[in-house]
Amino acid sequence: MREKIVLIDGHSILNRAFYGVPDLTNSEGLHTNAIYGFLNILFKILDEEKPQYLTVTFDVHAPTFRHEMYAEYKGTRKPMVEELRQQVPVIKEVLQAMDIEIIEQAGLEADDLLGTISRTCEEKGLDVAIISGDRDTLQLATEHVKIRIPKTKQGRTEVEDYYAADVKEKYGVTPTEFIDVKALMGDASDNIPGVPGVGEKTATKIITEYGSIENAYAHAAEIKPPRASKNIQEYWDQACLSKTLATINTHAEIAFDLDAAKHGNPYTKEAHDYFQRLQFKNLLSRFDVETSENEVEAFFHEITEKKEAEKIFEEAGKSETLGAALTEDNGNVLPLFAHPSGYGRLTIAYGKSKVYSIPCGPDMEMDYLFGKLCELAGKVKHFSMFDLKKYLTVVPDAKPENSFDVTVAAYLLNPLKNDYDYEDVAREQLNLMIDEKAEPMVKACYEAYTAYAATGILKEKMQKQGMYHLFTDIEMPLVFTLYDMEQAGIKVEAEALKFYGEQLGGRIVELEKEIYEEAGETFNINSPKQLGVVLFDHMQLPNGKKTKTGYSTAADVLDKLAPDYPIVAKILEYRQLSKLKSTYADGLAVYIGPDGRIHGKFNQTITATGRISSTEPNLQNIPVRMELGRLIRKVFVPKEGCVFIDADYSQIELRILAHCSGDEQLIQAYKEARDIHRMTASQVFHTPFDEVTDLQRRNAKAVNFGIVYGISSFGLSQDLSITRKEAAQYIENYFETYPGIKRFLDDTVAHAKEEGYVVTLFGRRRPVPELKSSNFMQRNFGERVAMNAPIQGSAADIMKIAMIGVNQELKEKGLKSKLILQVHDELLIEAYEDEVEEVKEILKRQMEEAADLDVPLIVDMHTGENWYEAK
DNA sequence: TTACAGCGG
DNA sequence: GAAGACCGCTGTAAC
Repeated sequence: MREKIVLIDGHSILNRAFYGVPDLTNSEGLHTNAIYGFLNILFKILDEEKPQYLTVTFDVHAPTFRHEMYAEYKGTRKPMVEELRQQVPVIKEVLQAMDIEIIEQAGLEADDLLGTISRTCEEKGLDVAIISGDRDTLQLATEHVKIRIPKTKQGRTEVEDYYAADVKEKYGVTPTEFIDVKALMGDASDNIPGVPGVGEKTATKIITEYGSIENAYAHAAEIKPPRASKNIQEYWDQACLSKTLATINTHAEIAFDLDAAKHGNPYTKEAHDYFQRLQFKNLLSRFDVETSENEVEAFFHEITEKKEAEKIFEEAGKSETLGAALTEDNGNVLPLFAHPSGYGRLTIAYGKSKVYSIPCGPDMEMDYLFGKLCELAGKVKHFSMFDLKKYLTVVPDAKPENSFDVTVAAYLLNPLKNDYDYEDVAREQLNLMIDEKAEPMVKACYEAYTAYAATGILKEKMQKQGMYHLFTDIEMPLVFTLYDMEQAGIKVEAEALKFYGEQLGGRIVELEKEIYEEAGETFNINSPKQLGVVLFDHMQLPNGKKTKTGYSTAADVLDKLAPDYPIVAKILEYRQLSKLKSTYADGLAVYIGPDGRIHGKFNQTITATGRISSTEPNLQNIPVRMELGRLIRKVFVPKEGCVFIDADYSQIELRILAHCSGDEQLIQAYKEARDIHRMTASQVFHTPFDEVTDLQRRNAKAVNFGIVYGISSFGLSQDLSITRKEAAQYIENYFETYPGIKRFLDDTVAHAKEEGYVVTLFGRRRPVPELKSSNFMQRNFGERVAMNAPIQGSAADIMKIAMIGVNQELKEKGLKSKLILQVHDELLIEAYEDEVEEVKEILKRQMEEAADLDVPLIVDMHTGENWYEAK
């Protein structure tokens, strides 16, 4: 049996992986797609080859050139893009951690390293497999040297294998002749000039016939296409240079030690740590044999004796930090003891070796365990759980002052992630991997333990970043406020909603018929694809924009066609109505509970900017702009004896911008309660204040919005249907009028580029990794985000403060009125008729005094018998 | 699951 | 010269 060595062309494979694997980023913002793809290929090769030796070669500094003189003559190659460049040192560290030999030698190309090592090993009697994405290496193939070229096709890597015979079969020439083919045809990517007028076909034909360029030159007169014949003679020097350039040096002076390349066990502890940091979950499974024994798991205990449990609760009550988890699994106790809440097990952790999981049972029913947890929640300094809001219904004694929601803390530290599960936090903060297939009891223990162990770490990180006050004073109290709001819910008239839906349905059927008639065919109007075909192919309407998959049928496109084509107007109406029916009429109805109310969810750990989001259903996008949609709000009603009070901030984001930028003019204007949009119009369009037209004011309003969104001339031109040039002029005028704003936005972007994040008035951070991207579009996006996030985020902070204040004061004063909805800059209260005046005073004061800015915060309020009237 | 469309701030 | 307003959620079609 011959021994085998695998040689990997590091940069070439990394490059392949980079372009073959979609962009991945770990939670630190490090790009990892090339590393991930590289490791996938590496493991695949190792599984297949099972080599005794393994080496990865790298160029010392990429890009380098085989022949410097030529590189200088031809100019330089493009520099490596940043996203790939940053991954190069990391893959080297990972390989080192896996005990894999890396060879790099200054002045030598990877090809020359591969060629030389390959030849040496073959002479020593080894089989060689060279892994490279570069077809140049095919010249190295022999009977014992196999060239393997990986290809990534739709997420799967397939490998093409070439021994010498395979090269001959596929290319019609031997590996040695392959060099001569290349010398003739050239290679632009390698800066090999070749012979003009000779492409792949001709080159192969010539070399198949004559074997080498030297022999071809000797018989130049006979060569078939006259152009090739002439050019080989005329460009003979260039052909020779090309051959030198194309030839891989197999006798380079390098120190290669076969013993050092011995391939051992790559699944080391260090490698495991790297894989965790890089968040390669599925690659980590390769380590499971080696790392399954985990120190913390040894301390996980299941407790079924009540006496023992009571001792533990007593001890736990004296601890400083208590992590807790409530889970559904009850260890299969009799259904008799199943609790209506669905929970069957309490797990607590209050020390590294103090992790106890207690299933409910005859002795300890779930209500008993809830009671104990409540007691503990009142005693310890940090009562820590994941997603605390979810459990407040069974742990009503928890208080904002000493509660620690791990999910919320993890969100504050990085609001860009999708999940903040205990698995994620354990991995990121504690460097702990949790087996997905673990027993429910073990998982519960991990959840409680992670809550316990991560609390101190997260707290310290928040303190370091100046966010701990945001956490304790805003986010934690808000958990409880949102819980109250969800519990309260909002009353919806189911009958009226149904009637509204039926009305829409009737009109939709009519429109459908008319549309089919005018189109001369039936089709699915809800399918943008089918609609595009009907309108722009069959009916030959002038088509504007296109999307990836076909014609755009978006409203702004159809709007332009509507005046000329009745069918388009009908489609627009159809779209509007079916949206209202499916999303709102039918969509909302399914959420009405037995109490006649909708209890939607308010999510605190979703948005990148700090806003709250609303789901199941989304109550933050109920129609209001169009009258027909707005009517839906009539079905949202206060309960018997109550009215709605709706309060919304007037232009809160622009006011925050005025405050943050310190722009004198804008601040003064707000202090004098002037019409900001009119004033902006007057300045930007050089028109006396009193002579500003409605159109000018509308445009100025759009500019003001644009500024908040991180203005661009393109975006503004789209919004206003004007040219880019005009939009750019507006913006220029705007910045001349308000130089403070220009300065503020520039400073904010500069800070973001420097630090990698932006920050709100109350210390909330948003990382902006896009600013480091090499992609123009991404970087521009990063700049807009940097300008917008502090403004939108500060507004969110202020609203949260107001919500907490309103909710608390209502409770403290013993009022029965309740805060029930938040829509970003608007609060809705269900107020008892005899409390209305007092509640209005509280609302206005709490909202307007939530923050002390250099400009006044103004709140507008309305009352009504339903949401339509109150808004 | 992804793309498109459309509702809100 | 590129492709774009910022932040969300839901429903439908089509893969």
